[in-house]
Amino acid sequence: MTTSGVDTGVDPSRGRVARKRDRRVREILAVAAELFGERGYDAVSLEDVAERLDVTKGSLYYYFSSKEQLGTAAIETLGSEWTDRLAALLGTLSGSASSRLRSLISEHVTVAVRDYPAALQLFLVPQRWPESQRRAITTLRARHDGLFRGLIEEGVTSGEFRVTSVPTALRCMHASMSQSPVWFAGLRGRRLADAVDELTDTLMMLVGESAP
Amino acid sequence: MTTSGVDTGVDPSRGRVARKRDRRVREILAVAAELFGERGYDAVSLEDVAERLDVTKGSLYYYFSSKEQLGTAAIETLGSEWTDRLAALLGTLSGSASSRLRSLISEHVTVAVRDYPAALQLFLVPQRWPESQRRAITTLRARHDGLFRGLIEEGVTSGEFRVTSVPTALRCMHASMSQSPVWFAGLRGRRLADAVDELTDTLMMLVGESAP
Amino acid sequence: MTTSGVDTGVDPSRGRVARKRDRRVREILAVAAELFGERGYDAVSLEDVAERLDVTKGSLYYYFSSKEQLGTAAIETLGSEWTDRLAALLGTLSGSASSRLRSLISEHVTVAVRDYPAALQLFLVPQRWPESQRRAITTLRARHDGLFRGLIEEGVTSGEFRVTSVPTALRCMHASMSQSPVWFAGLRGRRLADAVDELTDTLMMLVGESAP
Amino acid sequence: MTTSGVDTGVDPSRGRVARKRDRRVREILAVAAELFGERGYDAVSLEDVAERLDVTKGSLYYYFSSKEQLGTAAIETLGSEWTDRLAALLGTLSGSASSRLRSLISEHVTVAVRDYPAALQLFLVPQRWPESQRRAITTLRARHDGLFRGLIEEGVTSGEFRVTSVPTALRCMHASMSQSPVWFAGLRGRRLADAVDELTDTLMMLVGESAP
DNA sequence: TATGAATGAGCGTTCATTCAT
DNA sequence: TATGAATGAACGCTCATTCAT
Repeated sequence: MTTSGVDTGVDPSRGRVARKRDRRVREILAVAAELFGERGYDAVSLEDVAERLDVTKGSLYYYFSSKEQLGTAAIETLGSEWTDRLAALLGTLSGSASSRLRSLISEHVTVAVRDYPAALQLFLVPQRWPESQRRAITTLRARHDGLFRGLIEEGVTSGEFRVTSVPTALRCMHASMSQSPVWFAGLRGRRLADAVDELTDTLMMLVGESAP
Repeated sequence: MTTSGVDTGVDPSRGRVARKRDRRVREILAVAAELFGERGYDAVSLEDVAERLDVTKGSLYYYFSSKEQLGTAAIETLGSEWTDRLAALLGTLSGSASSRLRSLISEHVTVAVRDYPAALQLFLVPQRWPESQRRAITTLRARHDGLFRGLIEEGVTSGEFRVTSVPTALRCMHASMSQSPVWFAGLRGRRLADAVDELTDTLMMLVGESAP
Repeated sequence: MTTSGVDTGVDPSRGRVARKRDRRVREILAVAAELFGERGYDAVSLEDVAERLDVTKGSLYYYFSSKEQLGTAAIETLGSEWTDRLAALLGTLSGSASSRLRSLISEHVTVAVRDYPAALQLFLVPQRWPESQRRAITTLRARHDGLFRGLIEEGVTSGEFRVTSVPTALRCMHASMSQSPVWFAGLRGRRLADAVDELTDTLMMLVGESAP
Repeated sequence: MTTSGVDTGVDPSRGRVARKRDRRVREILAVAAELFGERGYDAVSLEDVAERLDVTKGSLYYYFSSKEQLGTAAIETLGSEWTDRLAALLGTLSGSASSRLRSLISEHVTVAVRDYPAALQLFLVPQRWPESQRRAITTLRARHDGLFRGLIEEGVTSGEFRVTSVPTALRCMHASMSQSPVWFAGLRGRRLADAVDELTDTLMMLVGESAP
């Protein structure tokens, strides 16, 4: 799953030292992802990352061999964590494809806005990342898309959904959900929930559900 | 309409010299918009812009007082040109709100992919632009959105369209259309036309049209 | 008298065209001297000079071959004009060396503060000028110093003055008079006259006059 | 006493590392002061400073956040060091105001010429320094002037000195002493001592001592 | 492991200078 | 004569990267 050469999972079978290192790596990645999401790759310096971690710039090189690799690893970690979360949710859902898709969209947007305030930007415009990161992004998106695609295809097959084309509907959904943190920035509680509901209702129209 | 202090229109009433300058300014803006769109503001250096114009960095300062101003002017010019074009098209259209919206979306995407390969990215993530540019972007988007909003509201009023909420439908449309150059990069002719049709059909579902 | 290769005097025997050129040259020099005096050589750009003259930068090169030459010519013109003025004044004076020196100092400071607000700075720190200008400055200072030195030597010979050493007294006088525009900046009328009197009285002590 | 935000004193209570840093800071400041004094703020580039220190430009930013801050710190350090030295000397002196003033002037000039070859220029034309530095200069001059002013006022009160006005006499003294490194550049040993004596004798005339 | 220090390439910007018109 | 345009070198500054300790 990881292609960056950096092991980001905490493997309990390795020694105490190695586990500590793993934890440190994850701390760094969390901070880096947050910053890259907030300001974009170019606008974040390693100094920024180091400062928020309260270490010196040089220390980062003990864990990552370059800014680029840090970027790649941050995307991978964040993205796979997220996708894992959505996959887990999906596993717990039952009912019609429609109700499950609705839950998936709703959860996705809520988490994005609330927990990873800007992280989706990472996936929006892959052109803006150095070549090496794009592969990682592409891989992640494939897995992420798979969750939605599976549901949509299921709904189409069962006749629940009507779409012009699955990939196109998927793309439009993804584009909109990725923008949602920009749209909903600052909303919380009831206001956020309402906004998410409205967006969910709208996106369900892409698979043929009519407006409520 | 322009707030950057740079005159970007070619005013034929001014002398030959002034017209030549205007032309040069527009050349520069076209190149700058292209590059900013391709790679994002931060990742484009003035050296890059200058090189593609086959001049030296310093020359750009004869026309623009800073990179920031160049960025703002590029956005404004490109955006207003585009919106003018869409507005003109809209003026020539008649028929149902549905058929007119369909034409507008189709035209919008086709032009984006073919004529301004990457420019829509300019509007996608305003957070990544310096403060000064964001105002310009916001103004432009308002005008651009107005074209679509007017049509959608008309259709809603007449009962042709059904939406969850006009602003939300608008946002999803915009997000998708902005991504289209990324999706359709490289497509031409028949292939492009088909892709655009499919996207248009899909987006029309956001206002309640059912999948064909 | 001029070593810069630029003729700065208006020679009436040359044609109308040449006279016009001479006038233009003097205009430029006046503006340049003013600016150099105000801000220092380095802090003044040719753009600044051109702007205040309402011409373009390039035009200046029709009259001066470089910024350095413009600087040299400005110093020379200003300095020789000034020295001429003081020499003329000295010619009209009679009476004791003491009363004549007093008048010379007083006039010098008054003119400096009022007419050439910052020009004396030009002569203060020759190290800060490029090599070529220093020669011009040195030549001017020699002439300028000559006026004061002659008077002081006369007074010393006649027993009116008592000095430790003529060159040293001269240097201290010059240093003080050159700073006076800084000290008296903003003073006018009565206030200025009083300040000048006080400075004159003080400087006369350098040749043995006792405090009043 | 320092307002630049850069600690310039070597505090022995801080760790070895911090002391080393302090030493480096002082090295840089010494070089910077020397260069700024020689050529003026504008004419000195950070490249110049770095070269004389045999490091690269960028390294300076590890110690100072801008050229301006480096300039301010250089002035403050140099100026306060100097004034401390003069104040210490003054503390050791006894005898008449006249003999003490004579010693102070003599020491001041000798140190200026020998130890800080060009530093006094820093204080001569505050107009040429950016705004932020001027405050630092003004503060320092006040303290420095205080030493001389106290002595002169004492002598005036006791009837030893006769002056036209204390501030004016002070100004002339300062102007002359500041120029002395220019006048005496290159002199050493006997020659310098003689020149300093002559200057001292001359400046003492400003407080009513008669020429020897 | 982590730090402080240094490097060097690159960036945005300024400006003296040149030149075709 | 004068202008508009362009150049190229330099400047202040930033930052990813390296390395001795």
